[in-house]
Amino acid sequence: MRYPPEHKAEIRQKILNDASRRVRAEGLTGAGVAAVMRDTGLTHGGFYKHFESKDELLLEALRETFRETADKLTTVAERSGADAPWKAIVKTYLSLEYSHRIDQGCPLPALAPEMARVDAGMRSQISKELAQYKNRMVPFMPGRRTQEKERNFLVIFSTMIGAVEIARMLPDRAAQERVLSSTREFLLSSF
Amino acid sequence: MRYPPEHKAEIRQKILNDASRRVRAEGLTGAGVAAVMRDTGLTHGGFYKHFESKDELLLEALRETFRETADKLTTVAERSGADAPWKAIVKTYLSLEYSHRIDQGCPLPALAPEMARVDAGMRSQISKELAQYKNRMVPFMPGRRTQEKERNFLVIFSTMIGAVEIARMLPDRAAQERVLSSTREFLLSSF
DNA sequence: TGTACATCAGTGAACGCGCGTTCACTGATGTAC
DNA sequence: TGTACATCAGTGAACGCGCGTTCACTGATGTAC
Repeated sequence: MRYPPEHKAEIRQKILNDASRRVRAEGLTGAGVAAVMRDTGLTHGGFYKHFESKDELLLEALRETFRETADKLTTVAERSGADAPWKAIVKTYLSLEYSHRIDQGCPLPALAPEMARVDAGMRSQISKELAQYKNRMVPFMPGRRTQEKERNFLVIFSTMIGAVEIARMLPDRAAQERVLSSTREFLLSSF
Repeated sequence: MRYPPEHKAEIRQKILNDASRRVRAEGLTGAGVAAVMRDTGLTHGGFYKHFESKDELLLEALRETFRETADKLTTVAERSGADAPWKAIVKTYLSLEYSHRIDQGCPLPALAPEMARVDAGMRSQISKELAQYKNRMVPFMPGRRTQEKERNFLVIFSTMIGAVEIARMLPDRAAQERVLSSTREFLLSSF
């Protein structure tokens, strides 16, 4: 069959959307070729008409997760109203709802340790994405000079990442909420 | 061959030690039966004379990593000298050396997201280990009442876990040291 | 306008590989008589 | 004291399974003449 000219780009994007959700929900090995193609409504053989390899899919999917998260948090910061932008980011990031939507959330609390373990080639490409993510968040951080904002980015995101991870390990909502609200209040009163 | 009576326990411990290093270095799927047995000097077939299943090995290995880390940090806290015990823990945990020894370090910055994704049965057993780890650390935390110490445990460990994970994603020592020292100084001046 | 051929996203069988697990077997030592 | 048998940690071939990847093929549409 022949397909309309935008068709191929649309399918590629569908595959990427699915993979970007799957890696966050199930880990770096969670976006298997067969599963991703099945979700897209195709069979696994067609995968290589859209991606050179599984690794290309993985890298592109991770890019997607970083970009999507930066978009989301940028929107939150810009619509913060009376709050300081960084406070709006902290409140969103450390909310129960956001921490529960693993497959749509920040890639860091979902995948940081796994991303630290990939081979050197991919790692250097991932750290470029991380740097870009940082650069988009730093302007919203508390502090006078850029150096101070960068320092506070590291502190605030370290704390949020760890908190979300611990919350996700805990069995009940009450315990999860305890971690999230403790760290939220701590951060909000620290700058 | 017949073996001396302590032989079996020794081999089991050897396998566990290797697996506990491998899971931290390579992730939850990193302690493969064949690899672990090869390291112990045996062939893979003998594995089931020591463990009922791969899952039993995994759980026992994780127990080992929690216990080992709690032991280590307890020692550090008890030998803190002029420092407050919690400050000694923070300084150790956020040192470049400790963060570099992934395979001997805290299981949380190595495996937290993966541990949050295992099936319900194992997850509940892991959260027991996490609770025990917490209970051993809480007495060293800053704060007057237990409730305050527990809150500060969550805040301090969230921050440290996130910081170590980010450090491990970064390509060079200078960037790693920046994350670790930023969060270290922040925590040390926060209580 | 009609015919022959090119294009190319998608199909599904097949591959090699590593994994956890099973199982018949080994062989040194302990025990029973 | 000697013989027959039991024990049991360890061996290594074999299994079924899922994975990423390859490849000959399909078939609707576009293009050349």
